[in-house]
Amino acid sequence: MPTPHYGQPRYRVIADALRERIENGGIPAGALLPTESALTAEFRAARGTIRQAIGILREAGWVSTEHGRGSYANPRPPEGGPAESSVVRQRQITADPDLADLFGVAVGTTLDESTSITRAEGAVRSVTRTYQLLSAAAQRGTIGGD
Amino acid sequence: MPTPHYGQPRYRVIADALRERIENGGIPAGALLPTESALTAEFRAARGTIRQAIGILREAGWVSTEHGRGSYANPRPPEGGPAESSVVRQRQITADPDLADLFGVAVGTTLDESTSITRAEGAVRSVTRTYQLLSAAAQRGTIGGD
DNA sequence: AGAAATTTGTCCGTATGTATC
DNA sequence: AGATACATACGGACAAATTTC
Repeated sequence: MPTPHYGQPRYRVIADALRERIENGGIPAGALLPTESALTAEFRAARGTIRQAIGILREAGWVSTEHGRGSYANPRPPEGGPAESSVVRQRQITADPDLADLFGVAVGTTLDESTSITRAEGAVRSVTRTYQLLSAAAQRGTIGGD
Repeated sequence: MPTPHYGQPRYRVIADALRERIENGGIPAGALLPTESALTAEFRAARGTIRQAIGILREAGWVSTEHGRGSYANPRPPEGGPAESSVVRQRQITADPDLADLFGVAVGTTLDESTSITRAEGAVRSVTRTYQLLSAAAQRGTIGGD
């Protein structure tokens, strides 16, 4: 029987398990990850699910994949690199006079605010806030609720 | 006989076709894309392949997807034209609790604030504020901390 | 407010193409 | 050339969010 949980997607759980294994040395840097078949057996998941999990790790820089060979654990996980930036918060705010003036809209107009930080060697180097006018799609819920 | 070509994966071809449709207005900004079912019929591809294609577009910022609703074309494709950004103001501010927390410093610490706007086709597309800690030299004499 | 229909999200199992060893 | 492993693609099933009735 397949496993129909939903709270946390299987591929994310598996990605997390693998990430932890890399972090604590279970999979040494530079070593090949277990083969797809091995992971399929171990996690009782389909290949597609395993591949999705590995895709997450690849995206996040934990592993590198080579066609026909396998996926290697990277020696330098995301941290300690030159400068990593990550979004820490996204929300909607209303334009203060300052922002309203810059955008040329009315004060109180809803804006998208994205806050990201850039880290280098563990320390926060800069905080960047980017404001954008809402997309048309997102505007739906902001005006004229029925 | 599934799995015909390889030179260009199906999902990439489909993603390209959809992207072009958004670019030339076939799918207006803010409008919903055809449903996954409709696209499977149109491109004669499996749903997974369609989802892969849409995933590419989402990754690239062309579309946004909402569970139970659909995927709609974004009004801000990745740089529709020459986007110029210019710094409009630079000043020093004191860290509010929010910024202080992100930087890991005390509230009231002096920060450098740089505000820049990005324009495209005359309109202000985004306002970006970057905060940075002052250099150690500049710190002296700015606040009362000893 | 509740049920049904729609639509996207997740997962499975399988088959086949392509690259590497 | 064969074995191994990743990449692509198909089809089906059920879960969850949204909309519609």
